[in-house]
Amino acid sequence: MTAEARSGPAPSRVARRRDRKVADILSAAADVLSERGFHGMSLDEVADRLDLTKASLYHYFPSREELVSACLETLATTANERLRQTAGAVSGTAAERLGMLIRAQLDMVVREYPQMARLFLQPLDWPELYRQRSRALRVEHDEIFRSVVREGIRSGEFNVDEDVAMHNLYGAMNNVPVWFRGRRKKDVDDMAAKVADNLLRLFLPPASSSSA
Amino acid sequence: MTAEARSGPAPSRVARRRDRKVADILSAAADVLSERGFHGMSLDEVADRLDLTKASLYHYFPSREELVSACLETLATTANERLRQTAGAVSGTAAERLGMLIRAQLDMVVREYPQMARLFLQPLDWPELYRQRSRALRVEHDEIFRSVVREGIRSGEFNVDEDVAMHNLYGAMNNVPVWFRGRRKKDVDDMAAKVADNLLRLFLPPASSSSA
Amino acid sequence: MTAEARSGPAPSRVARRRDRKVADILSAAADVLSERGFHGMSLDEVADRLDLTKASLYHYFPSREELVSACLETLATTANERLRQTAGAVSGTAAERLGMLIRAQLDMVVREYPQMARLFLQPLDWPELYRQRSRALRVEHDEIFRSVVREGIRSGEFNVDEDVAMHNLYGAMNNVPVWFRGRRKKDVDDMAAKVADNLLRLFLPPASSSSA
Amino acid sequence: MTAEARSGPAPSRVARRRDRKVADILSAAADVLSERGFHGMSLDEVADRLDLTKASLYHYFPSREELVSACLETLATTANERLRQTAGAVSGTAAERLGMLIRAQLDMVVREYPQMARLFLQPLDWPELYRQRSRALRVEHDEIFRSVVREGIRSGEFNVDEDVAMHNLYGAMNNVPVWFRGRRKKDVDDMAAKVADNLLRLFLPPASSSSA
DNA sequence: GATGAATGAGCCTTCATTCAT
DNA sequence: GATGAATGAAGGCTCATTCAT
Repeated sequence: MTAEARSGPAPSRVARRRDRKVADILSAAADVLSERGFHGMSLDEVADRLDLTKASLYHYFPSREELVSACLETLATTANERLRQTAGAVSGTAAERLGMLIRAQLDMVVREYPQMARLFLQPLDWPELYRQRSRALRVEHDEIFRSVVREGIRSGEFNVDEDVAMHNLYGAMNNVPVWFRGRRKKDVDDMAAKVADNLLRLFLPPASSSSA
Repeated sequence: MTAEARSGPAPSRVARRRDRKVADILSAAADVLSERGFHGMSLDEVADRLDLTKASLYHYFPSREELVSACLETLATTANERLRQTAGAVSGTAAERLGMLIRAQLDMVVREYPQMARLFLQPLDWPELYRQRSRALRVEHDEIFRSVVREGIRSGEFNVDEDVAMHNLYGAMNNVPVWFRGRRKKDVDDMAAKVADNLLRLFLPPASSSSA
Repeated sequence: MTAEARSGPAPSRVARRRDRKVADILSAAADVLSERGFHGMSLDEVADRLDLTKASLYHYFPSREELVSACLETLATTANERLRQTAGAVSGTAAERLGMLIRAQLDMVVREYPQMARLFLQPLDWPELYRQRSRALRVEHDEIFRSVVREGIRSGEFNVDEDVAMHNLYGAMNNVPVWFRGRRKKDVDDMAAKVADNLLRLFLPPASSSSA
Repeated sequence: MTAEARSGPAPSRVARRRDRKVADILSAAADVLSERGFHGMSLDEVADRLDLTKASLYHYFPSREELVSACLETLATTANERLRQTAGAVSGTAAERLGMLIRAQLDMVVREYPQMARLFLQPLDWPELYRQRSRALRVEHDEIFRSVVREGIRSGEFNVDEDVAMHNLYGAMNNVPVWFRGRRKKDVDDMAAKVADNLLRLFLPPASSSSA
């Protein structure tokens, strides 16, 4: 992210080494972040997992704050990339495509990056600084979903207040890791599919509406 | 030991004072808890807001842990009472009654007790101890909603996997205060109504199901 | 100690009441002192055992320090009284009389006031203030023993450096409660007799002296 | 992890530095421990004497508890080593050899390690945990003395109940630093010799026993 | 005389951060 | 580039002491 951005000659061996180390650190930090939460992540634990000293982390990140922020960015990038792949790979009705996105997001959030949900939930207890950054990062993610939703609305397939439904979708989707915690992997897949199906209803008009 | 043994009508002036103070502390603690989160809540800050010293809190609660637990219990009790009132006061279709409950919950969560949402969201990074307690406290709350949902399912009005829909409902509902943060009160009411309507869809069969 | 010292008319009922309370407090404090040691004694625990509040203790003693000092004085008075009774009641050789005193002291120290030993040991870790007081209090106690010892020396029955033997005697005697801790009462009596006999040797010339 | 794995001859400069610091800390802690006692020893005071911050101590010891334990172990090791040297170096009657041991112990306790006495006195008010440890550590020390004593008993030179005499010996011996506190060095040597001689009497049969 | 309330000072512990080597 | 050392600030908790009622 730093060295690659340079426009100069081929990145020196030392620069590549540094980038690899940065990636390692980010990965370890993301792990700790997932397991212990924002407030539970200590530099000591991150360093321990890398067989490094806490002090050494400061060669790569000027502060804990920057490390966490970089983690968020990495997670967001990963998520958005995967989602964009998903979005690009499918065709069909808006509902079908939205369903795929939801399932992809659940997959990530449940199986690989339970901490990722925090990024999208804007946790109330994070310092304002991080909330701002994560809000910014979320916009892109949001847009992937919203473009499908808007399409569905335009085509008449969906019938909703976009903001309202999107918020409900996000709230439910990102709470899933809490719900699933500790379940067996098999169950998780079944459940995730059911959850996704149910969430689609937020966008579809109900058969008999008592509150349309 | 003496006052508490009395049959009730005369809780000595001192006891009333103490109760009021306990309530004040719980309120302040709940505020801090909701603003800073579990790990961010320090006894110093709670005490500061009450013009007290940290040490003074220990006259009312034997430990930080007990204080937090008492907050959870108080909030849960408040919420369950209000919901039960709501549930008892309405008649109509299951959808109508569920709608009322959702609106009641949103009302509380958005207007009066934004802290309350935390109780139902079980943040991933709280110590297991508290997650257990809050899970236990939530059961009662959950049951009020579920009884209406089950009724709707039995009557054929609703058509869902109860667990799946309930979880989605909770996730979305309790994320609302995050979403609404900083909005004007007028908007909030409108929004809440729309959110409630949209959430009802989770339980109603969609007009045309494009997902098997 | 305060009221009784007054030269005025019969101590009013209120004064007697106060004295009784002071005695109760001293007794409770001495108990805690024995069980928890000087540093482990807290006003809270003393008050608890009396069904009082910590604050109430301050009606009778101006500070923790004064309470502890009063305890020491009480213990010393008790010990000295008992020893003087013993000393007055016996006749016989110096060795016989010293043996009685030792047994009396062991009896007190082991059975009734394990904390009393601290008074005579001048614990290294007590604040200087208390060490001075306890040293003063010990003089009287010491003198009871020494008068018998000096007599034995004068009569030729004993053959020792008074200071040296006295110190060794005190050190050994007051360490007994540590040694006996947790033993059964029966054993304690047997042991105490043996200990006393052995300690007498400090004063008697050895049969074959390789170091006289 | 790296340096410790080496076979010994080259404990990197940094390791040596650390060891020296650990030794310094242990020394300072032992001092404070002996002056203020277990409960009176604060990490702040230990740190102060080393021109360190309390927090820095945690680089070397994970907790106050471990620091105290390490002190006990260090003192015990030192004492036992010295005594074993003494025991190995002397010949002669049991009384002569026991006399040497007593003098050696007094020498250490009075001149170099006044803290050491605490290790052997097992103060009543230390938490059970430490009393257990120090009791265990004392066993070895005890055994050095007892082997000589048992030999003297076997050969008929001594005539005592081993346990009783040993306890009296320990009580008297370890109380010496309290007694000597503040005396001039010259006097101390004379005194110590007299104390040792007197203590030997505990093991020798008295010339005329007036106590059955 | 008794007590609940409040507090300041002190303790142990954790942690992000700095710096010399 | 890496690390051990050191630290300041903060957090939870205890306790002797004061004071108004």
